[in-house]
Amino acid sequence: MRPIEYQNHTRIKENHYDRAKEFMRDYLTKLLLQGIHRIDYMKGVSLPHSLIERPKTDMHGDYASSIALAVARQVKRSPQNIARDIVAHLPSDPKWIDQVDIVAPGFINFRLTKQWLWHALRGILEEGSVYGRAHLGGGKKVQLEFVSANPTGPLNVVSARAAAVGDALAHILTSVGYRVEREYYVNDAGRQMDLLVASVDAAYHRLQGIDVSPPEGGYHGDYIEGVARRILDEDNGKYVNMTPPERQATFRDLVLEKILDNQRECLKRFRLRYDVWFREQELRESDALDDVLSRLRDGGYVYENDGATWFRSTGFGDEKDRVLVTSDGHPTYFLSDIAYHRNKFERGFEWIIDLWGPDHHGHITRMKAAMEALGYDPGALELRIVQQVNLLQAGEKAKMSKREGRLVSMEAFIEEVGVDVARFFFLMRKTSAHLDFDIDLAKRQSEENPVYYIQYAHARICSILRHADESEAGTARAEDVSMTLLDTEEELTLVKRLLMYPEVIERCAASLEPQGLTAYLQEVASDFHPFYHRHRVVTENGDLTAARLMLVEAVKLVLRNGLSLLGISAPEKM
RNA sequence: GCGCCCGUAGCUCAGCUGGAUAGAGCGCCGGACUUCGAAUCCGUAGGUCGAGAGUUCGAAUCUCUCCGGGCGUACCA
Repeated sequence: MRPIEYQNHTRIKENHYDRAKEFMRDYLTKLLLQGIHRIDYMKGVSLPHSLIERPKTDMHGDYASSIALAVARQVKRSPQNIARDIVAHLPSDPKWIDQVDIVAPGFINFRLTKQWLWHALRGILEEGSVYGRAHLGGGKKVQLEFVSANPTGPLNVVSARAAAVGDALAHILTSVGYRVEREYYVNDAGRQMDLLVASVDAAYHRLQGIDVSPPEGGYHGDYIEGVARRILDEDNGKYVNMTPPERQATFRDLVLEKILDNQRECLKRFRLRYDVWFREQELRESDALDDVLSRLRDGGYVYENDGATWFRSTGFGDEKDRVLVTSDGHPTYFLSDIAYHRNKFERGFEWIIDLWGPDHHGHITRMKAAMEALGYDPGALELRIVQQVNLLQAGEKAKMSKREGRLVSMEAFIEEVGVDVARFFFLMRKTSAHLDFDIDLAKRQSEENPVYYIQYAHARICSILRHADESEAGTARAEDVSMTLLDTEEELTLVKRLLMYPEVIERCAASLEPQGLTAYLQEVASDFHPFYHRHRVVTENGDLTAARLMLVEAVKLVLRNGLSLLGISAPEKM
């Protein structure tokens, strides 16, 4: 699989298809408006934002308008009559518009000519790996922060879901013209870190037969001992003789690096890369926390009570005020997080997207409040929750809760089901909804699950292309191929499906939900397979072969582009 | 208690800013390989969209109430 190059997204060449696509949407709207303006009783009527929609079934044409229904009340006429009047005044265009129908209760349905489909198919092939990109983002600088698990242990399955979603979103946003930077925030400061280090310290001693009791509320998992053992293996126990404060300070770095290494390795295995690993410690060492505190204080959003320092977030719709500095003088995670997000704004991002775990649900309001108090546009901060994952195994739910201590590590998980399957299953569901992941199902039905269905379509096409290559069929130059030979129902259906791709991407980008793309790719595959069964691509008929090869090439293109946005491989053989 | 998410086919879920006969996948049942890959295809069955009311020409979609599930609700991170 050849990855798509995302770098030059701002310079998408203008071509056939771009023009045609915009033309068709705008053009139909323009036609409608022309028709409308020629009708006396439509003068001064307020129209809806969008006049053209895409019908759910192609029984209702390629495009449709419900304008007559929308204005019926205003002009006090029946929708049917209005639709009739509009259509009667519509300029005709036999080249691209095949048919305009009026259907009860007043829809106007447009059916495009095959000429249009063939023309557009050529456009897809011309665009190649760039097909589906758009300019929506306008080069806007956006930061996407995701996973950002505490460095207190291995990544778990919720992290894996966030990883899949974040990576897909980064690809999607890039492809529609944003400049995306991926960031991982490392909470390497604060009390949890202290606890972690103390826990490893205890284990480190235990391994040498020295009884040191672990700290209260400390960490227990096997990985604690694993880290301790690795430190011990590397240093032959030389840290035992240090004073506890010395040792803790030394351990702090060692432990952190070991765990981060583990996390990075795991993410890498999931085919993930980050542009920036941001350390909380960096903020702590600078005066960022004090600075943010004094700025909030200057704004009058801070007060003291019971010895603690509070942020008046209730002024921004929060249900209660929040502590910034505890009564024993520790800055809270919240304060540090405010400083972090301020830092993001200061780095010049115009759009800041965080994917948070379900346990951070309650933090959204207060964080937005803090940014508003600091004078930033809370609308530029997008805080999304990646909902929890319920793992089902043997029909039982295994809750992914740290508190219950039942964690399935991300590493073990992707080892179990594979990267492609894991990613696809995570992206099949809306990010904001809880997800049931049946491991047995994913494995047992692995041969019939949707990932393979899509990948198989791709591999099958590659196989056809190989076959065509060997038999030296369809070697005509693209511009000499007559697309008009693609005239069966299956072929036209496929072309129409391929033409929806840019809209799908745009919708995913707008909603920050990759889910629509997984569904779409399944549809492409399920349009392709029947086509394959009913029609031979490589035949004695050279012209037809050439045309079908082009169609099949376009299907392959869309599958590959789409899968690569999801971070899923498009194998040439399976 | 309050806040957020969710109740759609046996199961897991789509259904975009309200629209035309509510859709997929899986599972079940019955068929299709001398032809570019059967990890595929073809066909059948399956629904009072949790309940009720409201807004509208028109509601799975918007509003309210109720029922039922999940999560959150710290001077923790």
